[in-house]
Amino acid sequence: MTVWSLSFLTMPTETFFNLPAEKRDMICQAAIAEFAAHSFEQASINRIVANAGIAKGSFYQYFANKEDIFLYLLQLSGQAKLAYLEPILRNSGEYDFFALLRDLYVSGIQFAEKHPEYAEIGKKLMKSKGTPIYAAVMNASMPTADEFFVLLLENAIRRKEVRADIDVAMFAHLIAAMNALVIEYYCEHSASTHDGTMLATVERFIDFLKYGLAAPAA
Amino acid sequence: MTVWSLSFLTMPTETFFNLPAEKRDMICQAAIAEFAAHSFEQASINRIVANAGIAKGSFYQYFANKEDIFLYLLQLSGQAKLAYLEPILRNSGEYDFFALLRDLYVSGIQFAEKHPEYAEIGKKLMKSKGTPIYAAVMNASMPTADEFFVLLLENAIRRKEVRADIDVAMFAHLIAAMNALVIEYYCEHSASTHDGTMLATVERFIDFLKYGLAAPAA
DNA sequence: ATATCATATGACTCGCTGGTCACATGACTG
DNA sequence: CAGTCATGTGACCAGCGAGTCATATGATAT
Repeated sequence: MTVWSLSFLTMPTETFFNLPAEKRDMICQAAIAEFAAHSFEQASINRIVANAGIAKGSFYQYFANKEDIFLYLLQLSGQAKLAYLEPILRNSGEYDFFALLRDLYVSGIQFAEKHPEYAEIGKKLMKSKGTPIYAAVMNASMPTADEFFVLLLENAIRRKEVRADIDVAMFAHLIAAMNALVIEYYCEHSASTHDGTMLATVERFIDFLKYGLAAPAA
Repeated sequence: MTVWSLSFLTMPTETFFNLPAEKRDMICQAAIAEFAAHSFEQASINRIVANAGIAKGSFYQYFANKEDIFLYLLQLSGQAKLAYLEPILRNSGEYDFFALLRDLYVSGIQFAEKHPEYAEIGKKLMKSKGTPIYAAVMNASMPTADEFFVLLLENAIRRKEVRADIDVAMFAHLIAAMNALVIEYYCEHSASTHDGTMLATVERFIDFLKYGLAAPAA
């Protein structure tokens, strides 16, 4: 659910952008596949250049180092994700909290289905809290999903859509994390499925968030 | 919340158990610290032997390889955790679902506070789904927390404590994952705290699981 | 004194890593 | 033709990893 800002603290070189689009794509595709398959530390520049079909020296004419290309890919990913979220965010005033949440979840799943590699990279990043690269990413002024949900929750409490006695920071964290969990679960347990099933899954999940697990009094 | 079984598919050598307990402890402590600080792949046998004050060759007289010592530590961790969970599990028939859940969460937090290194190793392992070591661990017949919560949920539904229209597998997964999230959140956001606060945090969280986030009708 | 045995050791192999650099290629200029 | 500039290249470097092995130590038994 994180929405990356377009920070330009690090960037590919001019040389990279002078490249024919075809070649640039080969490099990006190879790098995306590599970072989707391996953590930042485990990812190998050697494999990226091999799969991209370029020389290692060339790679270092395009990117300063491994971190540079990784942050660039996160930027691309953020832009792609923003395209999915933008319509919802634009009209966010019109929704009640749970409806908004539902649409955010649905968009999140759609994004993950359309861009599984980006989703995988994001997932791996979220799991790497505490590593140097995670700190570097946060340093690059990437706003967190937690912060976003804090705002949403505070708003919902003000509108009396959500009970006021919750620990907002903790539930923002939980909601953000559950977003990832639900997407992951959904993607793993329904390879062949149509949107109807997906919407139903999300609806039932949102219903749980709203009313809980307890059986209604008989 | 996972309860490790005591599988003996791999084990330290007899030589290891002939060692004076003091030396064995040094090695385990060094290894625990290493695997708590780094993922399985990133963890370094060189650092372990350096911190344990033994020669590398000696290490390989005690353990077959990196995986061997890792699985052994998971076994130790599982035994330690079982000690916390056993009293609850023994009387599990007497609780209602949400009370049982609460006690499981509390015990989980207490375990994490008493054995932060073990908790960290478990956390890192759960985050490494998809890697070879994760597969190896699952192969070593470690029962998952998911499976455990499936049983609990099915039971609770039969007793009409939990609504029957949920996707049991998915919520088992969510509850297991949220367990880890809540423990992590609690440990990070309350360095100086007494049990009263902790119990209150868990109670409010269980209350959310029970009744949801929606504000009660005014 | 000698043989046997469990244990201890660290230099070594081999493979892979991120990153560098001297040089090659080829297009465009005067 | 030579000069210049952007781009391409892969051998190379230093470092670190897991795992091996010939050798050393020292205790016990004979």
